[in-house]
Amino acid sequence: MAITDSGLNMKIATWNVNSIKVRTQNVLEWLGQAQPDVACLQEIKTVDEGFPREAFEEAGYNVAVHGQKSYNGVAILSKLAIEDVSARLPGDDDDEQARYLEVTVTAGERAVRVASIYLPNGNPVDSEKYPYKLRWMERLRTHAAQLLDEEDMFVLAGDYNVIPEPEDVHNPQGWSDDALFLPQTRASYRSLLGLGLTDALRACTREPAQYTFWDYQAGAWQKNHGIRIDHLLLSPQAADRLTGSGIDSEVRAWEKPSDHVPVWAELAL
DNA sequence: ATGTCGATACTTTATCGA
Repeated sequence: MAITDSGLNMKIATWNVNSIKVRTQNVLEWLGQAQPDVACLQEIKTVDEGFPREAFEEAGYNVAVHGQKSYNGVAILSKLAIEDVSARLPGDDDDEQARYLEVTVTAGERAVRVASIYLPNGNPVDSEKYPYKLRWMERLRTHAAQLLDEEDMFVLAGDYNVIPEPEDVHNPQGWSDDALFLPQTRASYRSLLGLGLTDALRACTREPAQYTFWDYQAGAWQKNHGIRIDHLLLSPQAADRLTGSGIDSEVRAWEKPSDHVPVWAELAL
């Protein structure tokens, strides 16, 4: 099928904000500079009623929120209309953690399904948290396979808590026993990509050390001791339209920063 | 160097999660 060009660009970003209440001003400042059409947020750390919806509506964004008290919580901001909101990652009706939100955004005739993902951290590895992470990844893979069957454009964006390759961490040996870099974690992530998804950043650059997270501790930012764990995975229909991807790392040097920075991908629709 | 943040319950500080 020939790819036609509607002349519309769509910039989709993801950012783990580590508390939306603390980070509202930083997010507004970044939205003004980066001008994403869609922004997927993670770790908002509040219930829906605590989300500063009005501040983002005044900035021109529609808002979808799936919050939770104290921990987790995801949201999607969109300059475009939001439809068909779902906060459910299938596969475990007993999962109470707010880690997944999926919407459709529409630009003229074009519709893109976008998910904001906060994949479980999984540490410590010898606790129940690690098998939960692996089960969650398996649920995500099953769901992604279902979405792929529909052959539409979609983008799964978020904090995956997965370091894909050794070049995505400053000291691979130091992370060898961590839930973010264990062989089983990386294998599960590869099997997700293997369904036919494209890592937007890696489609645009093979440069090592493209980090998206620097720990608050031990001067990690100043020493550039980072890891790449925030990703945008594109369906084939979206990957065909990818024109660029990048990391807004300067945001990490702002006052009161999140420990993550925004990552974005641009599609020519 | 267990070195930093943020949320919460209940404190004038501790616990958990990351």
